[in-house]
Amino acid sequence: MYKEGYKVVLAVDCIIFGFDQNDLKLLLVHRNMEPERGKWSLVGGFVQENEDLDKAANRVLEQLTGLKDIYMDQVGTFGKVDRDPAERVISVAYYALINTANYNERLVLQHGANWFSIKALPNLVFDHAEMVDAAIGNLRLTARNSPIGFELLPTKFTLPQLQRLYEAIYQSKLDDRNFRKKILAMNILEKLDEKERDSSRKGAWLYRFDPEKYQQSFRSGSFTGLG
Amino acid sequence: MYKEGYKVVLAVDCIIFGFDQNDLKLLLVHRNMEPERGKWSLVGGFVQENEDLDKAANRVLEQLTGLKDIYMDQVGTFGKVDRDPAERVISVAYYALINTANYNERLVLQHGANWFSIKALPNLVFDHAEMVDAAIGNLRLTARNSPIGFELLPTKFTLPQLQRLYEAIYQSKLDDRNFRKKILAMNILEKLDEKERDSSRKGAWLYRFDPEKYQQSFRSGSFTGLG
DNA sequence: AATGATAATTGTAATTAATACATTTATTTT
DNA sequence: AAAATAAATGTATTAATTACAATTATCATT
Repeated sequence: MYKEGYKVVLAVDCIIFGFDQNDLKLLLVHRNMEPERGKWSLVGGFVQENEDLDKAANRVLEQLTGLKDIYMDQVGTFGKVDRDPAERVISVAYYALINTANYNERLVLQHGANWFSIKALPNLVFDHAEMVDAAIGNLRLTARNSPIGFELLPTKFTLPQLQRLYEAIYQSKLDDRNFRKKILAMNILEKLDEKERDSSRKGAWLYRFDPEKYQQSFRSGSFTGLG
Repeated sequence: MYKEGYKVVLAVDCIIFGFDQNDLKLLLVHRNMEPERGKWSLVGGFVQENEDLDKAANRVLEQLTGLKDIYMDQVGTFGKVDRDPAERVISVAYYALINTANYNERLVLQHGANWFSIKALPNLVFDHAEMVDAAIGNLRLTARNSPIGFELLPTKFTLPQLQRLYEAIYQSKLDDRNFRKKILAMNILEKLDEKERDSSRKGAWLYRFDPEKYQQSFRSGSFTGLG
């Protein structure tokens, strides 16, 4: 046992990204304990004895959405002395990308959770806004260095949808022709023989990610970047 | 006070990079407590009550090297249940870049610390090797997105020295002509009227970073990248 | 004084990637 | 039949990256 080791409460907070139509969204809950009970907050939880950090983040995500085995990335650790006025709590922030079609809506409603566009977030408790900013920064960096979308889009999607996703991540308009040229050149998409007809009269061709090629260019360094 | 909040010991570990001739080096110490006393280890310390995480990392760095106000970047937080066999300890890893000419050698020797080339690191305690790998990854990413060197090189340095630094970071040889073209195009260097004559008969011109221009291109997005 | 050795310095051409930009197409609605 | 809507498409320009080898300044040796 370490004599000098003063002990602290350890928490994880999850930044859960989803994509819906044109907006990158975040899943937020009403904080269910004092202080600041009832205010909007990231979903969080305390790390348990015998629980790895990553496990704790996954548990918190699963308790809220019912989703298991979602890849989560560590964003950073927030440990300012007074970040929580009740007691010293160190929080490790993680982010997840989820497909908004898949989560368990009953569970989410039960927690009083809500989706918010990152363009119009409410005030958040403590330093959660900082965590969100850091996570968005991480997501942009990841999206620049690896293809992204597999986690956020339905299995079948159109090129305009994918473009809207990148535009939502970078909050800027991309050129149609250049976007298509670049994304198709990556060779990670498979064109299907099927059109999506909800969003236009002409209809847009559906694509899906080729899982092998997608994984290959993911974190392989062979990615030039979009956005 | 949080009822569910089981408490843990919180530590910081520092990955201290220095550059010397041709090698990127790491400052390591003999661990001074059980378990694994005497083995090579990153410098670490426990976070104190009323001490911010960043402050703790800075304190640990200062206690070993005498250097104050060095910029440190969070690498990640390591929290596996059994990472430390004695007790559950969560450790936040930070990295620092220092100029090997400036640190307090007496202090360093007093702690039994030593510089090791990243090409030939000894076995490290616990998960410190993982921390080092993550830090090197972060450093490479940073060096790709921002100019680097101000912190690691002496005030006056030659272009071959700067090139050796990038080569040490990426562990790969760079082309002389392309390197010079690119680094000079960044417009962050000022050529001095002085030559360094130790390393060659011809002598190499000395340069220094223009602090304003350096800071400008640092984290400005206007940086194309090297290496 | 001449020669050899050493590392520093320099430029150009070819390739590849990024950007800017406007029209046509398929389809449904009126 | 005409209008409206969003999807799909190509080319030229510019900028960035890569590949590649000869010359220069100086010191040490003969």
